[in-house]
Amino acid sequence: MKTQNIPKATIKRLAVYIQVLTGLKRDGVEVISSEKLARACSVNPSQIRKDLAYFGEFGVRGVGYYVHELISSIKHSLGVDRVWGCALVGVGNLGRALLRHKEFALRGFSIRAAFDCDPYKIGEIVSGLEVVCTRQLKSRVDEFGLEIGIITTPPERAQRAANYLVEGGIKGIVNFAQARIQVPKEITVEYVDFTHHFYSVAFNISSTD
Amino acid sequence: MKTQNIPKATIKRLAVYIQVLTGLKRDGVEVISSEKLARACSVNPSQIRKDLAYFGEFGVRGVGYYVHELISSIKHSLGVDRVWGCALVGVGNLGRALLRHKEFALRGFSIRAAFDCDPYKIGEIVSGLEVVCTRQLKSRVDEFGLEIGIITTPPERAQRAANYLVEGGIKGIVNFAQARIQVPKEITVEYVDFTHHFYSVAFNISSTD
DNA sequence: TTCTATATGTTAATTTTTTCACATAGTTTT
DNA sequence: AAAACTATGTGAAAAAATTAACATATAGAA
Repeated sequence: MKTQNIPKATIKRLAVYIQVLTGLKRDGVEVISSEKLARACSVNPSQIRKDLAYFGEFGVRGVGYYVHELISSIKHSLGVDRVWGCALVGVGNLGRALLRHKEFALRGFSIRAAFDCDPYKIGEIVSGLEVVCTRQLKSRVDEFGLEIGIITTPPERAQRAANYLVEGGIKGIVNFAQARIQVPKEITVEYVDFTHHFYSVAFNISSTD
Repeated sequence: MKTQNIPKATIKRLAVYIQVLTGLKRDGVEVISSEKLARACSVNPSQIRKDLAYFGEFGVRGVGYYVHELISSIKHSLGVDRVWGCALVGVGNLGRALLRHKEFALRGFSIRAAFDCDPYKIGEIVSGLEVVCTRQLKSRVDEFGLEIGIITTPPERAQRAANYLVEGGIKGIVNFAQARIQVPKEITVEYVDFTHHFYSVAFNISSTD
């Protein structure tokens, strides 16, 4: 599995493939061609074959792809065929929602610790997890097997949260806060911002009148 | 301002620029060069100038961009300098979180109606809004000025929600459900899926060992 | 008023990504 | 066992996006 710089867009599409394939599996479909899968994902068939080719050969020529097998293969390729321990920093509205969101655990991302610097929140139990002071983060990384950090603080606290996570030795961050953060380049950061999807829709509606 | 097919990536970056510029404004910065803004956004300076060039000339040569003015210009270009009326379908965990999320209204996306087909949820008040039967959707679109639909149903109900929204005459959809949907091509759909960001981080961590 | 410094807007070059086209391999039929 | 059929995997072509380079416009100094 060579990291011959795989496009970011490929990773995003692989997530879509998993989503659609999971739906197909639910409906009892066992085998699917790249053409049919492509139609369901609104992409080009070659695109799918090329995306998969980065990781290996998963299909059977003349037949197609075995749905269950392909899901496993993609998950394995992405490194999501195991459970990842996550730490959440910032127990506000959004943080609470994510803590309660069952989907993450289902997809292999287990939030095992929740941190906040607000004394009023520390000690509170949210979705079965005790909120702990952010300063304790470093000492809990190994104990709880925390690998990925989730930032859900207000924008002005995002950088501090990131600093704690980096010092704690965490390798990757998913940042929901409305602010960019600076981290050493060996740390992976993904920014989540739903508003951009709304902007995109608003822009498209506006310009098609 | 011709829609000479503007890259999707540009729209996404414009949202980032707004985010960063808003932070700069908060810090009292009045003027900024494309180079400094680029560094703050982790992009190339030419990229910023090119992205902006799709919509007009917003800078002053030899000086840079006036922060406040640029924010307004970008928002106007995207069509988000006004309030958009939104309808939410699916009052589950995620739906509730979005209804309570203040950020949307702040950014000009006002959720004015919440729909669900579950009799137990109909009539319930969430964040000041009464949950209404999805069948009533069509009749409320004009009355409440609903323009954008938000789908937060379980995957198997997403298509039905989409159908109701399309029949109701809604032009754009932001789909948080874990399923693709089929809609007429003149309807804009944006898919929101945080898990793909987690996958991306997991993949990057996995492959850099 | 002219000259210098600076940072934009834009064209050209480069790089990346997507799509096309087809040879290859596996299944089924005759 | 061979032929026909189908759909993958892949190298080449096309399209798109990013980056670099530079001419142009503005502000401020001499």
